[in-house]
Amino acid sequence: MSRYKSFVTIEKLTDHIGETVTLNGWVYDKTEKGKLAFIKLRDGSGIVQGVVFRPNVGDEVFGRAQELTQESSVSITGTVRAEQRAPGGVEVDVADIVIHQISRDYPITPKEHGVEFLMEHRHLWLRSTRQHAIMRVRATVIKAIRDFFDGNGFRLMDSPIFTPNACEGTSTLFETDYFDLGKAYLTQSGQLYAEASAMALGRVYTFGPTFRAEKSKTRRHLTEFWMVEPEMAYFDLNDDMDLAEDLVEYIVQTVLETNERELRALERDITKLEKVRRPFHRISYTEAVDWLRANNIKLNRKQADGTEIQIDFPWGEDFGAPQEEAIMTQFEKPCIIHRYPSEVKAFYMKRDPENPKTVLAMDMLAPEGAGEIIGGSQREDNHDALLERLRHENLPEDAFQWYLDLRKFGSVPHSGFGLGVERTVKWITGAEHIREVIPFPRMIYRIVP
RNA sequence: UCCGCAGUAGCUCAGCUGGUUAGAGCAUCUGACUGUUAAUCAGAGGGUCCGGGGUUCAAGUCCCUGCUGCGGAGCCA
Repeated sequence: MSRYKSFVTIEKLTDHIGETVTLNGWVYDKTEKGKLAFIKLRDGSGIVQGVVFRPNVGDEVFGRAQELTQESSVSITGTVRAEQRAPGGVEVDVADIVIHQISRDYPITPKEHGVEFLMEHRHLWLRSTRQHAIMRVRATVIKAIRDFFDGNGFRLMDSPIFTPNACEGTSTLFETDYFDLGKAYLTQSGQLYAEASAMALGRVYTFGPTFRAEKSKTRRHLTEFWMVEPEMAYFDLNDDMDLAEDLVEYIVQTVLETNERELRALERDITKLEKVRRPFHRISYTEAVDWLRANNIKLNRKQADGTEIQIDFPWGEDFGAPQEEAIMTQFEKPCIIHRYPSEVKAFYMKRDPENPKTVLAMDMLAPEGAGEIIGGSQREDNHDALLERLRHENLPEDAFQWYLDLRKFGSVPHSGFGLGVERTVKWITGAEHIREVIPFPRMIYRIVP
């Protein structure tokens, strides 16, 4: 028995059939039928129906049941009974009711609402069954990630959130004043620091929030999201891809084991998740381009006069969402696309010795239209090659001195990747929009609540 | 930043070619009911038609403009 407060939760009610318990929670819904009142109570762990029968409890307790409104806080004492008709298999025959607070005019009714309205009430929306289920899956995903790395010889090495410069040089970052040192930026990736950490501890991962100031208005983007980034000394691209597959398989299978009830509440097609077993698909960028051309998937290209034309997909162009979606229609499992053209990828990625026009990069795309969940690469470990790439991208050499140092003092082949937590949870839960899978989403036009 | 869509009751929406006092379902409140699961039945209350300007005898409806939100592109996890 723990020293801190503990009481019976709805989640565990099947262990208490026949016993009298007190449940502490909130009224999810109530309906009355003459001398009968049905109170659906939620307590954060689940929902159970309490049955109040006037002749059994007397007028006073029944009057309290009648007084209850949606989301009123209440403690209910009663006997747990197995009940076939109940969704969770049990019901509570109520003997006593203690009202803590009566809620008035709760805005979210058990009816349809638009997304805009629900987002305005995100602080309350989290109480609804669907959001509750998503948040529990999210918690599992995060725990699975940490268990996976902690159990495989990795050490957690947090990266700073304030950074002096853009990590990849290209993205738009959030800017802030930093005392007398000028501007600081909110990190878009902990990777460069993870590389330094990997040279110190071998296998590391960073796990934290990440910020992008791009004005992305899609259901795949947030301005603030969580990313886990493993970085491994002495790993090449193939090792990197093997690790990424193992991680994703572990996450999905752990959710299947842990959150069956939640996935059912979300009406997720579990058979699709059961298929997420190694090996995943792997194709090179060049093979993917060949496939696009063979299947006549065109690229919309804007011309100087503003009109759009459709052209055959040119080798060297980066894939957009339409191309990625088309490629994934052939697969039921995630697919890794590797060896992209160097021009479309970040400066720190290592050139493919077998084809210097490409880099040893890889992206993992999830099926069912979920899109990119992982981006990674083998890193450039040669000092001069990295310096040349820095200069080519016009990045400030001074700011990257410490990063270049890693190639001067015991440089080794190393690799890593970043996995987007929200993208992964969106895929696993089948959520329509990424804003549903983080408790308080930050998007370009929303910072409240 | 670009392209498209939307804003009418607490919520989700309808409102045709501009024409009487702006409608429905749900929610709320009152009453009935011992098995409800989005209960049902009877009744009641509830409106700055996003803001501003214009056209017209007449504007929720047409025009201009602003605001807010949504989706997509680009960028990426």
